[in-house]
Amino acid sequence: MIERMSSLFLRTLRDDPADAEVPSHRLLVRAGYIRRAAPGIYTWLPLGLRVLRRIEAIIRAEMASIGAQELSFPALLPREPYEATGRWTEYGDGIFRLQDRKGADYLLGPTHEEMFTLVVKDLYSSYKDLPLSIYQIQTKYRDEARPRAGLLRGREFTMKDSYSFDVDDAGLETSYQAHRDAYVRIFDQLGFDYVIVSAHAGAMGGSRSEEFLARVAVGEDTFVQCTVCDYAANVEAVSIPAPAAVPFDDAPASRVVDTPGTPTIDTLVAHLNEAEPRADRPWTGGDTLKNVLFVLEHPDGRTETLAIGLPGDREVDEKRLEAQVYPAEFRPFGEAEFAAHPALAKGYIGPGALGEESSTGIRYLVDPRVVEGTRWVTGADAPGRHVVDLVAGRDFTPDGTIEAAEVRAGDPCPHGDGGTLEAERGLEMGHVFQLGRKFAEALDLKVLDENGKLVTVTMGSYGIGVTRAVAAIAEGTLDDAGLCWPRNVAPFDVTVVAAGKDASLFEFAEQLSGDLDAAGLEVLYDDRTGKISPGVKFKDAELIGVPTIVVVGKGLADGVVEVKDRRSGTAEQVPADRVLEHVLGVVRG
RNA sequence: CGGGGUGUGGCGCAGCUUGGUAGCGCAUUGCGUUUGGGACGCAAGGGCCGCAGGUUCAAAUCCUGUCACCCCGACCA
Repeated sequence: MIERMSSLFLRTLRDDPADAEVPSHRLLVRAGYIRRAAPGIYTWLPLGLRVLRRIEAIIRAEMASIGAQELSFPALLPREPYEATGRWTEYGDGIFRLQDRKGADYLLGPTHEEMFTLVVKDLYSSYKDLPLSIYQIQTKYRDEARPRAGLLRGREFTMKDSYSFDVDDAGLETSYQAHRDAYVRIFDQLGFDYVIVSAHAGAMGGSRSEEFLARVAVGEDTFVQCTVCDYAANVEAVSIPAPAAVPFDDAPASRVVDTPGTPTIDTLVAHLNEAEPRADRPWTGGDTLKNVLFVLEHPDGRTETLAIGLPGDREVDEKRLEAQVYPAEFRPFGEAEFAAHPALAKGYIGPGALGEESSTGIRYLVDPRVVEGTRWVTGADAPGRHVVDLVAGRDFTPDGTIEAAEVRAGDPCPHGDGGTLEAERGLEMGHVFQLGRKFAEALDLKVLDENGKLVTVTMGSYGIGVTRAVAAIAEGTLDDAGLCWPRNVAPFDVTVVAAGKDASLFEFAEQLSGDLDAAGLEVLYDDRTGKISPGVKFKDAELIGVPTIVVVGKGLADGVVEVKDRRSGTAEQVPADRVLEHVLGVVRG
């Protein structure tokens, strides 16, 4: 169809909106794709909606190709199903809640696992009905603590979420692979740079889990990639292989040394090299065992102190810790807590005061590198004193291990192939994971198997952030002149610009637009007349970012029009009588 | 949650120190001149200055509260 600029519901802005920091956000507002309605909540204008609909169409086609069926749940949901799985409480401030006139609780759905599970329970009860994959493209609501970057993290957003239902693990694996393959095809078509990484699955009780991350600088996730093999993982999911235990029969006995004024790792290392120099090499932060305390707040309101022991040259990565302790939340151990635990000497905490068997009873988990037989310098639980040659497994025994230490570029690849890890920023665009039986168990979704026995169904969960995809694609493709859409998602196939005042230009442009439309293209025709100078039209066409721009202007007198490629900026002078054919060729590749 | 900054027509901003008829640029409307890289002139419409209290003869401006947005921090022993 043809959309005319003279009547399209659009106003482009010359200046950047003051509240937008991220480039894609600025340009989507400036080019008239979206408007802010409330914090983290956006209105979709015609141009934006076109892009959104095209992305949805690509997703729908690929979902159909794997036999997934579309349905749609309400966004306004009753409390009961979320109560049954504990998430009414677990979500805390993260969801929008409301009440009807009778005082009954409702929520705006942040995600729909419960509803999918229940609808299958409602309709199906036999293994013969499985496998099944169903999905929806739905508006989700999450009351984010800090919405940011326009569409990248909103409080209202569109998500495609699918679920697979299988009677056994082999079936789940097949469903998972089918979705994963479909996602590869979808993200290839959406035309941005992405990487598939291993993700943290433990939180939802599942097993296999992978994320599709767009490689963009404004991404909120950090992932690592191996320099030699194909290993790639979200830092939250990197699992450090525990080194083999070290024999410690010959290790010297531990001893306490005075280390006055050494409350930090740096001051401690400096002191050791001065007062207790090693024969083989200088002391480093990696020789020390630092013990960091956190307060965990469980969803049921219970609090617990957790101590984490890790090599002194590493910090605790909050995102990794968050993933490990989920659904509990954590906060730093504060002055008030120190005051309540006089046995803990701030800056000099050692394993002696930690562990469930110790006087404090504080649960003590260590980094996997702290294996049996390793020797450490660590706090002696008294100000100005440390212990040297404290051997793990001999002098102290932690309650377990935890993957919370930061992962650094240059760390060895967990696959042990000699490669090292390099870090990059990414934005989560899609997530596939094997949910398993968590929701089916909580909501009692069972079917009869071929032997007439009830079995719990196993599920997979597969999401794509649709509105986020609009922003991520924009972010990954824009340039100095504006948006620059890949052909598959652009709001139009071609922009026809009538640049000039001569009536014959408009007649030709009108005719060309009609012919392109008749050939099945989506055409944006800049038919504005009057005080609009050609420069304004060129700037707008570039800002809006349709991939092909046809300029019908002064060249028409010589029988040529200009066909420009938005991305490369290259322009070709094409004879007027061959423009239709030429543009069709360009658009259809 | 803490710190900083900012809220004034659709968008970008000035005015606030020192209270006294609300301004500029872009956008919009009309007329005229212009027409290949965000033209020009003249005229016009549009804002209870985030919101709520207070001080005052008088508040965009001073005071208190509140809400929102942006940025930074969320810190390690």
